[in-house]
Amino acid sequence: MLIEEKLKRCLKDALAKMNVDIDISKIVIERSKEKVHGDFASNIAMQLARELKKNPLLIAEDIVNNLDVESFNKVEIARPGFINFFLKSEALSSIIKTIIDEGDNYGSSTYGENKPINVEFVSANPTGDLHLGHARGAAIGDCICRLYSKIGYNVTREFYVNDAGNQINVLGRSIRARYHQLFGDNIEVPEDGYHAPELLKIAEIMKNEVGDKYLVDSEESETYFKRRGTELELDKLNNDLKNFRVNFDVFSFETDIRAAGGVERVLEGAKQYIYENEGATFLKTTAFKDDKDRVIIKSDGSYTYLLPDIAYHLNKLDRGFTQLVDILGADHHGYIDRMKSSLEMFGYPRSILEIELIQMVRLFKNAEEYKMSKRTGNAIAMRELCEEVGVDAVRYFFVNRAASAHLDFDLDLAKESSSANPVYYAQYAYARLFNVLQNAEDIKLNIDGTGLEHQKEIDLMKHLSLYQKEVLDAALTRAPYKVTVYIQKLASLIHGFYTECRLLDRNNLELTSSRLALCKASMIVLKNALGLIGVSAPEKM
RNA sequence: GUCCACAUAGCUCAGCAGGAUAGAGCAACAGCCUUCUAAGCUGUGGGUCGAGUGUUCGAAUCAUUCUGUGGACGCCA
Repeated sequence: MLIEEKLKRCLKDALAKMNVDIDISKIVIERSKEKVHGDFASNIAMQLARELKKNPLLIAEDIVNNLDVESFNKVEIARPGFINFFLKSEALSSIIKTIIDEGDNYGSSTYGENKPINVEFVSANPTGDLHLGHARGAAIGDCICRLYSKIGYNVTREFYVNDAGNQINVLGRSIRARYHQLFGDNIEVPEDGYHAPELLKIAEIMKNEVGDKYLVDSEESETYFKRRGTELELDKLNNDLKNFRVNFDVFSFETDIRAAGGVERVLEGAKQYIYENEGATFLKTTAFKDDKDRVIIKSDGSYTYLLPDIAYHLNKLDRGFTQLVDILGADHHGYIDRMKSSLEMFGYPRSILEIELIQMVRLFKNAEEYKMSKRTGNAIAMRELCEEVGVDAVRYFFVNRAASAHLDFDLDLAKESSSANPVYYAQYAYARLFNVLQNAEDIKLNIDGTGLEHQKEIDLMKHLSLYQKEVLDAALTRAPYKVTVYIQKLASLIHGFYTECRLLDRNNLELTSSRLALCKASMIVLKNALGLIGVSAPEKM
């Protein structure tokens, strides 16, 4: 149990003795920011001051007199009514044993009770390379998944393929042209088509697979170019994503949703909210919370994207997920209310779907914005960026800011090998400790951490003990950047510990064995935290 | 025009179920390697938390007005 929880119970018990009944969730325990304020603090006395009509200092005194806590060697009252708790050093150093015992599992919790949660992200159209926005969505989405898993949810990573829209028709026509070109036919890629030379490779694969079979235009050949083209494009996206350490569990296809009658089901189920106007079919999303009703069937009879999208979300819910999360680009802002409102029509609470919007990424090189790739002349692709600076750096930088904040990605910094580069800084901390433990393989670790009294050691142990709470917080707020904040602080404490405390001293094996244990524990947590954002912990640098 | 988000150190950003003297990294400046990786450490300076008003014991945090920036407002995805 977290120490905070223990403290809350102690406070509740103390208040009960004073005939004050309080809901335990109302008791707030904070980590003190200042050392003079101890390790933990509660403002409970000030909260109760009004209700009890009594000076908070007197209330605090009463509470302390009735308090029965272990693990602390001092409890102080400070104006205007804080109660400060000072942790015993044994209570602190016990964290080393906990971490080493739990190993890779340290930081996990069962908060999610194995409930199934679905996170949909990337969902790029299979018509070209993944660009920077997709890459950031992939990094953040994947980290959110890793976080949810860590706190005990059963997570499904899902990619939705819009393979029924017009862009697939365009893709089919573009590939058809490339395919014909391979046979010497002088057919140009349509003006509005996809001109990327990669399509030539796809056409070559097709030529190898089917020969000249589809040179004659027919419904069959059109379908082939579209279907097989989508598959091959998707393979390419998936390979890039795997290389980026993002692995999807499920790919859902719009065509499948439609074929299974998803659209009809929406039209039937939401019948009472559907009306016709000027030849188009509208969905009355304003009945819930949207600023205008939305067209779902255009006057030419085709669907807007919203209709199959609703069907798709219902499909996800049919599969038993108790929570859906969508990771979308910030330009989908208007999407939130209409989709949530649509799901409400089917009896679901708005909160069943949470939508995270990912803000734009801008690349900078030599302090100037860097838009186009010199090599391809197109917008920079995720693959290219990974080749340039490495997957570790890309993933780290992409989650290093709140998703809702614009991200300026400094290419020079990402490649720099210095403390200015947060990725190297953190990885270097790991490599340094690894090196020490390797030099001390023959020394037995003292996992009780006896004798660790140096300020650097204490600060480090305190931070290690915060890990589980930080992971839970980062997961529940879907904020991977909080993990990078934790990592930077941890790395900084490790470097300080390394510099000021001689870790391997064969003339003082007693202290050394405790310090090495702290090394080991720090490495476990650092590797674990880096793992949460999909960044490696190298043993040598 | 309507709606939403944002505004904190020179730069990039944390902090915002109200709490103690507003933080971090970078940049700047000054120091630290005969010993485990200096890809490191230590120290210094740097702020009207965009502006005003309100709520309260207490406001960067909540409410409200204003200013500025970005985004969303299609029978687009």
